[in-house]
Amino acid sequence: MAWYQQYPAPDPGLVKTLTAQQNDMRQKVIIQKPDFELKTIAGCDSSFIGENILSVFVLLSWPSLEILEKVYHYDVVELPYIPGFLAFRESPNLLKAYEKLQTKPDLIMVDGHGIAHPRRLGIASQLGVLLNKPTMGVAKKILAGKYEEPGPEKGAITPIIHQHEHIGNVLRTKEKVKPVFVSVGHLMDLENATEIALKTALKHKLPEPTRLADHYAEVFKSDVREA
DNA sequence: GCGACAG
DNA sequence: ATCTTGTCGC
Repeated sequence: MAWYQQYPAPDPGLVKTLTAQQNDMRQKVIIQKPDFELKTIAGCDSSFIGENILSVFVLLSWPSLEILEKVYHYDVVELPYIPGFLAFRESPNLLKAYEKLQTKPDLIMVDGHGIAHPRRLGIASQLGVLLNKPTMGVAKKILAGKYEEPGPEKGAITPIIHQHEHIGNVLRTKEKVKPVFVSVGHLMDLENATEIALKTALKHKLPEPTRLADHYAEVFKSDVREA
């Protein structure tokens, strides 16, 4: 069910304001080859309980992918979900969870799109700019652009094209399973983002960083419900 | 003008 | 995202 069927129509004034903020922030996004040594990578995701949001960050070692830290922040959520403006709903709480990490990651893998967005500023990119940290996005569903279905074998890649721009890659992380959508968030390039997504996809469709963040979001949610 | 629409 | 039953496949 789409937003216009479950939420009252988004306030035009709000959408206009948020769009302006995105158009301004998108100018700060930097696409480049990684200029860091990848030793730790974090995955983040959020889950909801009514009007509250629970955001998680899981820190992993690279390339061993061992869990070094897992933190979360639980708070009230202010904005409704509006396609294209996901970052404004989840970023505030994600930033608070991020602050709880004892060690900051070299790269963050976000559950959602980076520049594979209508205005080139998905949540992965917005988070990267706000934190001035390398980020990449891995989404389960397409938001903007067109693509061809990649081959059935693990590692098969196909480009996401939007307005004549190559904004991301469709990547088959697991044989015979629906692919994921990879895009640059900030201070990264598509080639490395795609490679990292594939290398961290072990026995599941989702790469370990976001898969584990997703997993712990559910675990912590149970804890919160009991307390 | 008519759809489509991350999590 | 969340709700929510049974079912298919490794």
